[in-house]
Amino acid sequence: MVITANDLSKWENFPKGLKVLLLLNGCDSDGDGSSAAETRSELESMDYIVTTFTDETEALSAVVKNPESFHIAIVEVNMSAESESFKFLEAAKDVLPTIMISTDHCITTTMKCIALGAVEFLQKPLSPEKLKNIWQHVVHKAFNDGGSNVSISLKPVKESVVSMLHLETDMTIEEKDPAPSTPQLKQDSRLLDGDCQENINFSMENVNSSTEKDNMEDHQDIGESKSVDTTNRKLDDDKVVVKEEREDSEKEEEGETGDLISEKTDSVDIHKKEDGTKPINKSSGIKNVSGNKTSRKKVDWTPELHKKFVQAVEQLGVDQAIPSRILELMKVGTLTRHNVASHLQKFRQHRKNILPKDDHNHRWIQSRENHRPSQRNYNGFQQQHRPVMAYPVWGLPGVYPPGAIPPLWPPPLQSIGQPPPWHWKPPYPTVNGNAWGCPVGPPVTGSYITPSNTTGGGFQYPNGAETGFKIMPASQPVSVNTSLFSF
DNA sequence: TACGCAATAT
DNA sequence: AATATTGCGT
Repeated sequence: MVITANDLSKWENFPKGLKVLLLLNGCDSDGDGSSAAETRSELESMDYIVTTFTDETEALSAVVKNPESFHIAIVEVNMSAESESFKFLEAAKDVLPTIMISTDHCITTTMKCIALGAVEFLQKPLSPEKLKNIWQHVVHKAFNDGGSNVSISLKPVKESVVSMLHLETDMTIEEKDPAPSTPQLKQDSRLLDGDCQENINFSMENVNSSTEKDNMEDHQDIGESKSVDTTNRKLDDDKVVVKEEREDSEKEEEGETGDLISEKTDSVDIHKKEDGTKPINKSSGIKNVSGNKTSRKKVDWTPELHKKFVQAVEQLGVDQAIPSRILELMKVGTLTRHNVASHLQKFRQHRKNILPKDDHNHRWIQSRENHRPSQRNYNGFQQQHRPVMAYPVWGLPGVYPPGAIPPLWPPPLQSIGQPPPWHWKPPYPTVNGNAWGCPVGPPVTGSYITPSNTTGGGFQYPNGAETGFKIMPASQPVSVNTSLFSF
């Protein structure tokens, strides 16, 4: 929690401010002409925040104690005592991308460093050219180390990057194939030199939506996103087809219950990579529209995506939550206004089905199981056969009729604070607290939260995923409308 | 034009 | 079944 979403989003000039741990040889015995001060200023000139160490033990200690204080380590190979340098490297490499530097031109030394885990070997003297791209290692590590394993300092980087690119991943990408980035790094000079900021785009994004001219139309408003992705290239412009080669393309997403891959209509089918390994789906990450190429237009409203949607709605307030605004807040380049409108429509309809009951006090409340009116069950979404409770799942205050008293509206914030007391939560596993637990509110990007806040609600996706907003309804003193809940 | 909603298509 | 589209009134 050190960092909030807001903070992250503010890291606009991302590479700048990168915290670098610089471990230099204590004595200048190596005789490289560059002094520690020079190296440091070299880094600082790139706007990196440098912390210099001359003692490997101290440096390690610092990393252990304040992992959040460093994003990357640059270690000078101590020619008179290589092992010292390597010791640090080996210990730190898992936590921080570690770059080795030396005046030594020997290929063996370089290899040794790389073999031991260094992400790169730079020959001294350093120069802005050599240093300006080191942040890529940070990003790479942030994205390629198992999601949860990402060190604390790298998480914010990851989130920041995601935010910058308007990605919608859930940050749990787990793939770990080193391959892609490494090569890329080598040529980064080329990339960066060109100052490619404008086209940052990332594979995941592309994956996400197979582009489509259809979408394009709306896309534009959102954002530019398309275009090149550094890692996987291709796709892009309208006409090009896109789909086919996804082979390497990453992650096929889909977590549990996948299945979407049904049709293989046009393009290639999903070859499960030749490697024979299973089809792999890493569950986590990016979920894009169905993995198959075909499905271009459908949006996969994953929990993450829905969460964003809900957050946007919350931020805007039900009343002002209109497709275009929601779309802006969501910052998901692959979505179109129509997609959002459609989802919003469903969202509202859902609430509509549910709320009414609440209002009509009691009479509608059906009690426990079995009683569901045959008609349409409220909560078409999370219906899991069980008697779902009648609490306002998607409910948002706005809907209540003037006279009616909205079922408690606890200040949104508090809900955020702690997990809502779901005492009233039905025993059904389906309605899992987890889903609700998702931090819909916490980092609310917008600084404020509309007074009208929301109440919780959830979607249940075919794949079992469930999302929802939390919110407090229940938490309150149960007194007031207990009646709202079916039991 | 953008919304919201309902009907309908995929 | 869940979305996307479409059409229509606002």
